[in-house]
Amino acid sequence: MSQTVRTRFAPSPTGYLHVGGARTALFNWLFARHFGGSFVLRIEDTDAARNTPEARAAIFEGLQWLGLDWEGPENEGDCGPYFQSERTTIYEQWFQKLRSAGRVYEDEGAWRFRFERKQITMTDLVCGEITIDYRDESNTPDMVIRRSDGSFVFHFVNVVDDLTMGITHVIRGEDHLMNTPKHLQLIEAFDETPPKYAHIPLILNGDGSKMSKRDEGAALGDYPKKGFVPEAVVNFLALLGWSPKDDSEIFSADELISKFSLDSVNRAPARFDPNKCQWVNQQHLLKMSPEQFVASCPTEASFEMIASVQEKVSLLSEIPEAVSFYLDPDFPIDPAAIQKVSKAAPYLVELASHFENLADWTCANEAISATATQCQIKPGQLMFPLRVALSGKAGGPDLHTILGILGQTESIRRIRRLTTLLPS
RNA sequence: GACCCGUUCGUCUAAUGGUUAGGACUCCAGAUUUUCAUUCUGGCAAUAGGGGUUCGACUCCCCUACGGGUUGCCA
Repeated sequence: MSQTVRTRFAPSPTGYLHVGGARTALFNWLFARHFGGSFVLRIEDTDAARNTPEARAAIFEGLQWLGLDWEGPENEGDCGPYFQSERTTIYEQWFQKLRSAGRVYEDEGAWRFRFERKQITMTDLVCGEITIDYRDESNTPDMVIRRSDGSFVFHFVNVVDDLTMGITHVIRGEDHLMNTPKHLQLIEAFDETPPKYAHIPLILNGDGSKMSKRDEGAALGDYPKKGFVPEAVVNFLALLGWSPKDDSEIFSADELISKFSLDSVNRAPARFDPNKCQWVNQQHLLKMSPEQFVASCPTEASFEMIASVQEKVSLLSEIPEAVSFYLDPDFPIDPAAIQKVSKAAPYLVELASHFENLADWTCANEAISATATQCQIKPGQLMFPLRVALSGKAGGPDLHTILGILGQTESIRRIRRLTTLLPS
């Protein structure tokens, strides 16, 4: 691409960042980065009622969390202001262009843009060639671009901004597909060159319905709360409507940047699958170094404790529960687990005394083997009751890791504690 | 209603006219791991329906059905 690529994400502040919007931002970002271009963030805050600091913050925080760096608010480039509310003099100038060209007329105090009555053919980078008929005025009435209160409507400001900000590629949701001929007409009236357009499919709920604010997975701000890591969400979102065309599925952001292409974006809407999103998150947790993993989850537990559950959780939010048995001397013991080890009391008693006589705690392994031999059972039959004694659960971290973290005295205490709960 | 886009396992998707229609998530069954998890192997499961074109169609064309979008002095 000879021209420097400039993409943009142009959300309006609504109080939260929708995953669909987040994915639109991601595709724009990936595309720009792929070609070494810029990704512009423009805030469409013409609706004063919803334009609160909190609403704007939701957008910034969401994109920051995902790691999508932008040119725009808080990171100014040469094409500001990046808030539409601060660009009215620009709109005024561009409105005059249409006025002197005779393309607008007044209608009950508002100004309408006069469409050319012809067929409009556009070439969409995702959808291909599409022709819309503007010859019939009753189907496509001239659109209002300036309200009777003097403010400008979306279609007008959106186009003027894209033009004045030097946007080369407009990647947006498919809900804008039918707006594009309107925008093309405007650009033609300005005698400007249009950007390239790419309309990406929408994200739907699991049942195929439209995703609204309260639906599961809809608000990006919920993802960190639920224990997702940003690189996993980026990965999962990229897979919704785009495919690398091979069997790979887990990527870093850098890998996505190098693989991403609009050619391989789908046309059909994608449904949100919480299961797979969580699996992708687990894969990313597994890929982290123990240091990264521990750092991403602030809890009171020690490094060893947290690191020991890295392979056991698929969400960061599961960690506190997963390590709780280490910290609570009177941790609850799962009744179902007790049931399964109800006959193990004699073995545990034997194991406790072996442990007690152990001079070197790092040799706990041998003590387990020795006890098993003495009791004429397989080591595996001893491991499970020991696990229940130490953690109160049927599953959990590696047994030897647990023994090491708890230490000799506490391990023995916990074994004795369980035996008192079992029939002897 | 009109116009536009779409439709491959339940879900995300691969297969640019020739494959036993592949992979992944979920679920189930095994294996490995002295325990747990990871991992591995296997299984269930799809071209919306009907017409064409073609030696041959998931792929191209038409019709129907279904889904989504647009049709604002919202963005």
